[in-house]
Amino acid sequence: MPAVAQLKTNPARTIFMAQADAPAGSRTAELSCSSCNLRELCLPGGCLEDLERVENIVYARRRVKRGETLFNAGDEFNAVYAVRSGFFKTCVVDGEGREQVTGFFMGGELLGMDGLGSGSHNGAAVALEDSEICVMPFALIEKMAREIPALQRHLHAVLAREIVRDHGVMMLLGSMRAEERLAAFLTNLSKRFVRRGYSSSEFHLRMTREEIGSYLGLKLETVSRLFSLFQKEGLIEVQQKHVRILDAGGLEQILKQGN
Amino acid sequence: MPAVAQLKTNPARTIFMAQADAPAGSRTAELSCSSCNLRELCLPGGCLEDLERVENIVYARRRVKRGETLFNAGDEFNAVYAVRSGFFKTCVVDGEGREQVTGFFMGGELLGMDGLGSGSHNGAAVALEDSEICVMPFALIEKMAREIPALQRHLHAVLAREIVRDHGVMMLLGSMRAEERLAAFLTNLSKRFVRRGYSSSEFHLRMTREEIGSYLGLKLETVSRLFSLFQKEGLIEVQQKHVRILDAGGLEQILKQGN
DNA sequence: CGACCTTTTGAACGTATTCAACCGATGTGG
DNA sequence: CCACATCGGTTGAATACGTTCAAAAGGTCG
Repeated sequence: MPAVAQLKTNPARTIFMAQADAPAGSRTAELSCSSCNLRELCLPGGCLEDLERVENIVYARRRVKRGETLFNAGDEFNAVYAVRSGFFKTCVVDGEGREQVTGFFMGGELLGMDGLGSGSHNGAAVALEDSEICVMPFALIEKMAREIPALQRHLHAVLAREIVRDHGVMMLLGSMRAEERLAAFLTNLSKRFVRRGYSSSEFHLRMTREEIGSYLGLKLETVSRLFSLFQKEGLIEVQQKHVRILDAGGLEQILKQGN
Repeated sequence: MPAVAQLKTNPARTIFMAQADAPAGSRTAELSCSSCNLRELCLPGGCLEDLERVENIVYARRRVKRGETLFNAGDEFNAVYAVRSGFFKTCVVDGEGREQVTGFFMGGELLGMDGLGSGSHNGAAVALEDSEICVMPFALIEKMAREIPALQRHLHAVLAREIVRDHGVMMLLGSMRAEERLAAFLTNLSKRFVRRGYSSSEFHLRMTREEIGSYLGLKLETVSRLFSLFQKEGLIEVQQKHVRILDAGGLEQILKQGN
């Protein structure tokens, strides 16, 4: 399989390094996964010996400023990315220029797995705030997955989880009413924040109303109205991008109501 | 890795074989992928030597009658399935009992990749007509993927394609109008039929209006109305489940209109 | 043949969208 | 540092699209 051999002669490394801001002297320390508190979100929980090897998957760090793209639709696929800090959206654009936000990604989450089939990315990933990501060259992942079953298993699990997540979004878009969609969205965000040690009840939305709307299949005005409605009902407190959840149970109740 | 060793002592084989209707005497011939005309849809296009090994992935065949489930949400995950003949829908059900059809699968397509992350299936797969599927135990796939890079690559491609497909559905559900959704649906079906050697312009829908509606995020009455509308506009001819596409360009034009 | 399921079609309704105006926050250049 | 332009967000009123409810016809299968 030429993929790994390719890597050695691939200009990718220099490209990555040029974009990575890590001081050359402290590279290994900087790139260490074992010292990263997001470790258990990205990496398989295997034996320590394997972990040492797996750490080397992170090839480089890369900073992506707010508004910049990590990758664009059509870009050659050669790595998946773990969000180290910051916030991303992924979106697809169809032939007619319609844009659909397909997901939001925060620390410890992996993106870029599309394009693994075709060799080029199917969608784009855009930073919604200044972010830092870990670059994991896919050729290397594949090679190590062949040697370390725990990693292979983990890779498959990551891909499958993405599929399950997408099915959840299809459920949301296909059979929920507007209020239910926003309630599900807020509940989901809250749960993901709390897993990362942030408050479950108070957070800053990194995305605009329009981006939320695109993700939820609603217009930005509808999203705005729903925020106001939820506030009026005492479920949340909103001002601009700052959200405080006052009644998490109430939000989940909206979902339970069915239709 | 215990997964493969497990397989030998796993009662799965007998379970599979009990459900498979293949005559015992002709098993190897029956299970041969090289004689299957759907081969290039399921298997990697690699060298012949590897292909021989890969063929052994198909562990058994299994017939699933119309209305029966191939697997249910929550069922233990231990294999992925290739549709050999027939037609399936996959769907997820949320806590509130809402059902969402997440896809339709025809000959040569693979299903069951959800549940690979959690160990149990996230959704259910139901036969929409009497069908036959090839059972590919996942432990075996994982083992062989470690040894045959072409298969590994293929597996990843299959998973990634599923993700890309789901993103397409999210686009459809999130930013298309009802007419566009049905036009996209018919166009997609047509393209898949023609790849399998069937007519691109005339086919039988295996699913009900309600199932189409669930998949497209519409009510069954809306789907029915749209069929009638398309017929009135001379785009298609419908009677019940039989559809003939009269103006494929016109259907694609609906998509291009955007909104 | 009869029971049941699927599909079609109509009419009334409701939810989310569209169009529009306005407000507030943010950021840039004079 | 303020003025102004721009972008994001909120809110109202009218509209449109898809849904709901209902009835009836057409298929299918025991």
